[in-house]
Amino acid sequence: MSRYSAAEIEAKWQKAWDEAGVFRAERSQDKPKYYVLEMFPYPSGRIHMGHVRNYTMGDVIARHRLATGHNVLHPMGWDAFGMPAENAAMASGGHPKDWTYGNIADMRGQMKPLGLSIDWSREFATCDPEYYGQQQALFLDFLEKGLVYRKNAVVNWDPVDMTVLANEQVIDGKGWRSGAEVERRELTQWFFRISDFSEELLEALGSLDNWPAKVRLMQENWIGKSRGLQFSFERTDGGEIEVYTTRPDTLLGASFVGISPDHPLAKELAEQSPEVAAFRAQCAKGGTTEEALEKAEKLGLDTGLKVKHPLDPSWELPVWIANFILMDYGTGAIFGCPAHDQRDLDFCRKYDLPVIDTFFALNDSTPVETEAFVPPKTDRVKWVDHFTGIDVATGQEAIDATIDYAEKHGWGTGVTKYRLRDWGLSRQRYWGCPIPVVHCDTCGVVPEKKENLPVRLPDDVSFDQPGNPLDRHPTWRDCECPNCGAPAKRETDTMDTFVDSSWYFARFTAPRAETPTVMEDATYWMNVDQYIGGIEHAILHLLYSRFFARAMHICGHLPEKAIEPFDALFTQGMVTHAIYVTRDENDRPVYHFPEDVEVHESGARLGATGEEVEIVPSAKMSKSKKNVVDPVNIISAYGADTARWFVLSDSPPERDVEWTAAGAEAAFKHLSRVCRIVTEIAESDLAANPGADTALLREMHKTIHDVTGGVESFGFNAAIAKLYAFTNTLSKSQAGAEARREAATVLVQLMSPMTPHLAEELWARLGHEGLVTTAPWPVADAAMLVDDTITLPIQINGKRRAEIEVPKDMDKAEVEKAALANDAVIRSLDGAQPKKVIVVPGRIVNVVI
RNA sequence: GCCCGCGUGGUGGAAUGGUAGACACAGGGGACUUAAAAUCCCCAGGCCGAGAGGCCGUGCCGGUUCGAGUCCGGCCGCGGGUACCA
Repeated sequence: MSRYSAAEIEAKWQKAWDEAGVFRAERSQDKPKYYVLEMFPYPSGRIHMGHVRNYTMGDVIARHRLATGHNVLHPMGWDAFGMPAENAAMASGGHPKDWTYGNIADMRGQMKPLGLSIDWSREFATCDPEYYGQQQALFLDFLEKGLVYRKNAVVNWDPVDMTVLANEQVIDGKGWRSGAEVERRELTQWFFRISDFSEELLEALGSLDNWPAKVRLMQENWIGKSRGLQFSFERTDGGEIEVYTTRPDTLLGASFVGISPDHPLAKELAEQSPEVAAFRAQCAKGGTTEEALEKAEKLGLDTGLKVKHPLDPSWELPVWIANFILMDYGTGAIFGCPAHDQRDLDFCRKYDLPVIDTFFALNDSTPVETEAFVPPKTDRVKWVDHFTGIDVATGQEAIDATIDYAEKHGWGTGVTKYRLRDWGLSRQRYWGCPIPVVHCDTCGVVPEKKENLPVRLPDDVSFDQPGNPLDRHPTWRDCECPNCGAPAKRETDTMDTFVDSSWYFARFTAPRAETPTVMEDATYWMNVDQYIGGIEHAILHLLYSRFFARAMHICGHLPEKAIEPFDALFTQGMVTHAIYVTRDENDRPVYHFPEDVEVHESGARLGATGEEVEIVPSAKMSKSKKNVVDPVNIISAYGADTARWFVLSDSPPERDVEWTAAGAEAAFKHLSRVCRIVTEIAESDLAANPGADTALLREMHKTIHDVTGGVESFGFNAAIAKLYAFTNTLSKSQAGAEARREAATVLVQLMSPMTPHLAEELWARLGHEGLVTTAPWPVADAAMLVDDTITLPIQINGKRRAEIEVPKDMDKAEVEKAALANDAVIRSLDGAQPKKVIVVPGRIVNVVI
């Protein structure tokens, strides 16, 4: 019986694992613990290839650790709050809760057949009251420790729908439903004091050795530490304007002072001047994203005010309001230095302000026209300056000298600032964790009592009109003030869903506890030894989680060692796919699933209507763009092992892949072949042709070495290539039955993290006891990894001309002699005398002529 | 705009600074078969050459090095993030 029947095999072994309880994680001092976690999914409705890729990778790691004797925790849950559930409710009238739990059931049903080594007993969804109630408890603890506060913040406001919009709901500056031009508006919001941890979060990046360098760099830039000069310009009419600059060395090039439209001075001026008020309103148009703000056309308005230059009080600069100055960074005011800042230059050219070049590059001094010269901090530049005495300096020396000068003369201070802003967590939406506070007319904002948690979301809500249904619920807001007992109103804002995902990894260590965590469990299981997820989470999710771990430690919910919760991080590339778009009558995009589109050489059309479809090349799979591919077809056609093998073999895990199913069938054929070869070996008569075979066993040990290394370093595709090669060797080998049986056993073991069901089946057919899942991982014999002779390529001037076979430990002089004696080398040299011969032992010979 | 990546045959990709293209997919040829499926064997970066062999070749331009896909500088293209998508 060598037929490969995936469906039968997979059901059989999943049942066996289940019955043996091999994936149930319990604290134990017998073995080292290992916590492997993949970023949990948003329950969008169907799993897609990105999920299969992510969870298969994590599963390979988990199963390999199981086989190397670890006590493995490998849990799964659902990041279940969020906007799509409300959108679905608006679109089709259901309830976000039903939609979400329905999706979870569907996706769990699609994931289980993959045979993942997950401890399903720990599963939870963040929208479970048992979870979000504990999150509310955390919020109250944070509040008590001063880690949360309220202040005003800007949101996208849709003036037609009278509702706050997410950035995603603002398309080209317009509301996605109303089409109205979006305005920026201030609301009072809750904030986490993450910026208090800027230095610590930056500093600790240095200790995250097992994180990708690119992620650490992105976080470093995001935190954005800078040292600069803070000082005030004195206004000629009294008062002052405080500015912050990282390039005080360009101060002599100042040609204006700019303030943000949201600067208190701009607001003050707007009260008297209709012109300023109108300008502020103009600047308030469009979305709040940094991208939108940066790319917006530069707009400015001269306030008519003047300020004195700090280095020369007779020098007056005009004060402009400019839309590209952000109130959130620095002081909300800058001095404009057009010669040395491109944005300032564009602004000054537009409004005809002077351009003063204060630098000349030492070797090259073209005057600034339309391209600003940004003085490099490291290059030496001539600095035209009359007051600090610096003539030629590096940019950094000039910066430091200017700060010193300002401090000495008492008009400015060197200040360290961070770009990182506090984390606004308030959302004016229903489907999120309610913020557990109460607004009382006499007591103000009062935290809810812990014994009243969870503050549950009401079920009776409707989505037939825009806005937050909690706001218009007839009774939900009504409550007693926890402080004075008088009638009061609940907060109707809910929490950002990033809060939910900032501590779920800790909750998995004690998922049913009556407190957010249990110290004993957290101390045993934390940290996450290997965290795996998409590179798109490189900044926000990972930074927020790092902050949360610190905050939870401060509140006694995590041990100190867990303040960096993820020991090792692997960021997988995304699975991408083309997006298919048509336009509605208002020219707004309508997205289509790949299966609804027929793609021809001449273009693409909708299958149903024949309407022409625009193809947007490739982007990460996302439900909202409908460019998702359902793996269920592959699983039902070929089985889970084929799907797993294929996603692992197809591409390096860190790289993005454009999804294509070509090759899935080949993966199935290969697994069938392995099944056939191993079964034949299992059924062969051991006595008929016993005996070992060194060549096969050498190959086997090399394969153990390479595959183990590949699995441990996320080189899955290369590991699989080795397994292909080893399978070819095994199938052709004329070795004795004993050696073939040993090789087949090792092949099965090495494949088991990737194709666990087939591996179990073949393990059993080979007559081994127990489960391959828990059998000890094979160990390579170092003595078998080295060959007696090696092939050395010989280069002449860096071009390969020949190769020679030499004993592995032949010394350099001998190798050189052998190389120069080679016929092909002699021919290539054509009588020329080598100037130098470079012998890299075991690697290469290069003859230089 | 800004920050971070990525770019290698027809395709997915391999390659501690050391033989570029492992291992596959698609393709071509062959064996087996009445035929097909399945399986097995062989070929295969481009150009020139009968062959031996030669030249070119890892997005583009330049640099470091005995030697560069790999390191450095500058471009181009694509992707991710850009604080309310998750």
